[in-house]
Amino acid sequence: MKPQLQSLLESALQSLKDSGDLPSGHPVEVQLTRTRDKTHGDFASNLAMQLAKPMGARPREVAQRIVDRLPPSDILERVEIAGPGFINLFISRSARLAVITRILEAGAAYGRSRVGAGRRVQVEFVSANPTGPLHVGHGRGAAYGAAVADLLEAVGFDVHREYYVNDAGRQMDILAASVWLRYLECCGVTVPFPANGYRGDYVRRIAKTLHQEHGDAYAVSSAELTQGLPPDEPDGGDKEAHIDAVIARAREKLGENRYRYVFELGLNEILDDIRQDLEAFGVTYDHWYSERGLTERGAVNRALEILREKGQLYERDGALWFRSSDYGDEKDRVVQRDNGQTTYFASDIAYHLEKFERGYDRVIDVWGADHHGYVPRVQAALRAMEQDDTRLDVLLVQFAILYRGGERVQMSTRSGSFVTLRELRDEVGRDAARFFYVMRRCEQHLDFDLDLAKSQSADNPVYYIQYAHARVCSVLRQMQAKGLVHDPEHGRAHLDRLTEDHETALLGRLAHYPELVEAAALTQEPHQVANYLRDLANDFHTYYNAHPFLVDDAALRDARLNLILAVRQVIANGLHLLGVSAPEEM
RNA sequence: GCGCCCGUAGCUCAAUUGGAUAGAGCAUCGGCCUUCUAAGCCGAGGGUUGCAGGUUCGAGUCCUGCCGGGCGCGCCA
Repeated sequence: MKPQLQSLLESALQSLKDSGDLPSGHPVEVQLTRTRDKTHGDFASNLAMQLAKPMGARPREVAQRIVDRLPPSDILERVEIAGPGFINLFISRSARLAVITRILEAGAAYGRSRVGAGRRVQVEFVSANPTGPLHVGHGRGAAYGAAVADLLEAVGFDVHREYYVNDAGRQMDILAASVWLRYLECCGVTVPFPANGYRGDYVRRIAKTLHQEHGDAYAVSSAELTQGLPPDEPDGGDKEAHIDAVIARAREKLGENRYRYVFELGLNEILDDIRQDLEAFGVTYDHWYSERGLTERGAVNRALEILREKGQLYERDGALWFRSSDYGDEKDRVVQRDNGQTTYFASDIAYHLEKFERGYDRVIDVWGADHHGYVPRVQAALRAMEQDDTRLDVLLVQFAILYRGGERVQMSTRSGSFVTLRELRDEVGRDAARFFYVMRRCEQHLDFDLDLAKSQSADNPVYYIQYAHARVCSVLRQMQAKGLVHDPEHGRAHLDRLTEDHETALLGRLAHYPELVEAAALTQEPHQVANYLRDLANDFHTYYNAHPFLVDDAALRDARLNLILAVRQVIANGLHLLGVSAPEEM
């Protein structure tokens, strides 16, 4: 509906240009918005205010001239000029009613569009280190990233979902060492566990698996393990130096092959767990992108080589630095440490270069907000490699704070007592978790009320919306029980019987949906969908309470059934975009 | 100290991305089941949009400066 109105205004504009009233070479974008206040019509345009200056006339006069040039159309009931010069457009009843049939015919495709057609976009999200299970912080990135990807797909983009797996680097070595130490415990060897090791139960489970499969074959004595190690932090030493020495000892005692085996076991077990966890959360990927693979095929060196050729690298204190401060970063950054190892940042430069070389029109990274300081250096690297860094969008997701019984739930990675995403799903269910995570703008801190998410009451927005969907299904069941049959064609022929205010309100809401999906997709704001669904559900519940649907008058009954079926369809479509189910009964 | 994000009703948040009289939910108070699910609906009260300037036809939204909160500022990832 909106595009049709837009083209009406555009042709009025063209007519003004043709007659010389409007200076040409003055590009004007026709802005058309849905009104809040229905006395202002269904849509309003500020066009006249924008054109008042170039046309050298008062806004209301300009508005009148535009209105005079509007081509006749049967979707317009009337047009008014109001306030400082708004052009208010009132939609005709027939055009208003047409949305019902449009929805029923399009079904699951209603709301989808083509604005992004022909453009490829990559969305990288979650990308948590495979050193432990996902926790509730990752959950928000997962729900948000998935919703953004689905929204972009819904408006026609060719979307590629990717998880960047940090399967190289020191953290993974710490995991391997942690697994080995827990394994030694399984073998009856007493080991002091490093302050910096991974303490979660999942490490013990992996160790147990190793022990079951290989018995004591990977064991060493306590003395062999600890002899000559620098002291750990509790003993007055440096925990970093200590854990590094433990890793070196593991490599030495196990030999490279067996060390690799332990390393791989830890990685694969955890990655499988993450994959299953996300899948059960309704989040899937096109590709799991390995950091190690990046290094192995020389992509990191190649990226550094490009920077070197462009004179953007220099040596200092035995390390290799990138001149990121020349590109707006606060300071230069190390890409290769004095021990010869490339840094995480170096991998990320290579990864982003590859993303760009793969030819995406847009690259979206979803990161935790605590990584925001990282954005300028990635942009700097891209610019230094002569890539167009405006193609990159980094979306920063703020923390989610859990509340239970009005109290903040404490989380601590150190103690291993953090709340996992899986525990959250078990507690509140997938639907509530997915919905609550995207209810707020991503840059807004999220207060996640566990009690509310669990409650089966009207206070809980996800139940409120799902209930509206189930209620329509319930009406249909009731209809069958009464021996009635719905005739959609008959309903379609009598849509003009829908004259109640509640019905008009619903029609407007339903017609808005495609515009809303487009806006939510282009601004990466799935919370708009969540808010919309709540409003739509509210319109429906209000209507339900005010008017019976299964009336004796078959024409009215069928028309109303058409309307509520359309409501059901849009609720299902919207919930689907957010990864939430639309149950038929509750 | 520097940088990024946030500040809107008692609480949690919206506000069509610069539009007309700032809206929802919770909480509080008052109503509605002989009727398709009361997991619902209707009504009432509640605001100097942190403060002070500026930009313009028009500012919660953009700019500047303060105040308050969060995060970041490693040869960690």
